Amino acid sequence: MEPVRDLARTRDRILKAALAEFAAHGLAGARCNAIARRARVNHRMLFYCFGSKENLYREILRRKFTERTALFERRDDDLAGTILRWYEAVAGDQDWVRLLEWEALSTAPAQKLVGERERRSYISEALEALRRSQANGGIPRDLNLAQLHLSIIALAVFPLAFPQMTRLATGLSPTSARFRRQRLRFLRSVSARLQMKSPERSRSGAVREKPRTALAKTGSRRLSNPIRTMRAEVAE
Amino acid sequence: MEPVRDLARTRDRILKAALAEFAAHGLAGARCNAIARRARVNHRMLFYCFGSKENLYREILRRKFTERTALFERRDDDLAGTILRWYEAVAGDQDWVRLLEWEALSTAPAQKLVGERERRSYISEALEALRRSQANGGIPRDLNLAQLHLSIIALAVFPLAFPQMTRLATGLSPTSARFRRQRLRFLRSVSARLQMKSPERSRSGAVREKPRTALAKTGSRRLSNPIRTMRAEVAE
DNA sequence: AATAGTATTAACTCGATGGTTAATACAAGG
DNA sequence: CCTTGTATTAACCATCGAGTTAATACTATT
Repeated sequence: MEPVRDLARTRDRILKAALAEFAAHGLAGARCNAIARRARVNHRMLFYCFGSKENLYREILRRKFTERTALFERRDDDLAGTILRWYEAVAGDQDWVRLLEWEALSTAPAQKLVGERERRSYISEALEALRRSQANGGIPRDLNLAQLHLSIIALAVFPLAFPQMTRLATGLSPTSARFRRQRLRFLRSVSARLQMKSPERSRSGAVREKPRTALAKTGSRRLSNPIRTMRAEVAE
Repeated sequence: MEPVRDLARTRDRILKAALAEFAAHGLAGARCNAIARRARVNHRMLFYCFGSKENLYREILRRKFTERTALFERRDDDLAGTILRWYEAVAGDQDWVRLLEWEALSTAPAQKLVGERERRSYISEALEALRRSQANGGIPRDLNLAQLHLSIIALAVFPLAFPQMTRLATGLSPTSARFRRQRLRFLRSVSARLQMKSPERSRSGAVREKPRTALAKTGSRRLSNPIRTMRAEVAE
């Protein structure tokens, strides 16, 4: 028999409900009441457990990001494998895509991201893997790897991040089995081509570029904490 | 001397301020007060001119969409031209990207889009152009054109739609001149490759197979399996 | 210059919402 | 049992924000 009082269970429920609510409506649009109702928990418990709506949001992000990056253990796929793996991973978790998207829209340019450390380290590993692949001839020399990485994610994420565009372009929902099949096939063709050597370029001198220095380190800015303003400064 | 009372001017000011505010915060996050302040206009005038916040929002979208699609007059570029043109168009108007993104996040799957008619007709024209290009041999036969169209937009839009990812991957802001140069060069390489004929593909049915089979085939080195979770989902 | 119509304003309403107070129910230890 | 600490609850509070009321100032028309 379940005990009547069980804080851990309550926390879990809240977290689950909050994930759904925040993915659906973002930080500003989410309603504490809605979360509480969804979790079948008293409204007050949100604040008892997490202090504030924003704290709860951050906790959700933190968890989601670590869960997700754990999925991308270092693995040396070829380019096609990497792209397909990203697509599968993304297509399987729309909440994640939406959280990234809310983040994109409501994060000020200089603001520190939730889980930034881990995310940076994940990316530098991914870039390292691409570099190895490039060294092995699996990726053409003239492709900028950071741009490539960004584009892999773009190809994987975009249809789910912009479902309305997907529907306009293809007539399908990005979550439908039919679309997924189509997309997988397309991504396979694309990656096969990306792996090919470049056709002769007219300007052969243009290829050389300054070697990619590692990611710019953002100084650890420890700004005093006033999270007072709900409305974050955002690109204006 | 400017007249003291000028409704047209007031409307314009409101529209301009509203565009900025809605692009920054979305419909739900935008504040009527903020719009009024930014427009240096009495709060009441929003409702006098547009009836409601949502009406105003719709008006903004309507205008922006028609303005934008006008930019994409029919023009038969080759693939590279199309991609680059999209990128330039997108990189030059971040508000537009953000409006699309807010729309993506807050539109229900079945909901009718603002300006849907024009957008559909634009897309079918774009697809038609791609088809012509494909007929001319400018685009390989095996590429699904709707998927290609979607991917062109993805490659153009993504860095601006997810600036935090861009910053993580490249260390640059997607609006910086440096990034834009890098991106242009990258997109040129990519489109050159997309125009190439496919490498001979083993026709042995791998395409219809489960992804892991196809994946294992593409690599030159030993590969591990992609993530398993293609949850069967009742289609459409 | 009186009138009428309209653009603009100050001041208000009223519901929603994040967060709090304080009471209560429960479980564990003595 | 009784006490003590804590999980849970109901009721409340303050603020914010979209939308309204109604008064006022300006302009054109006669």
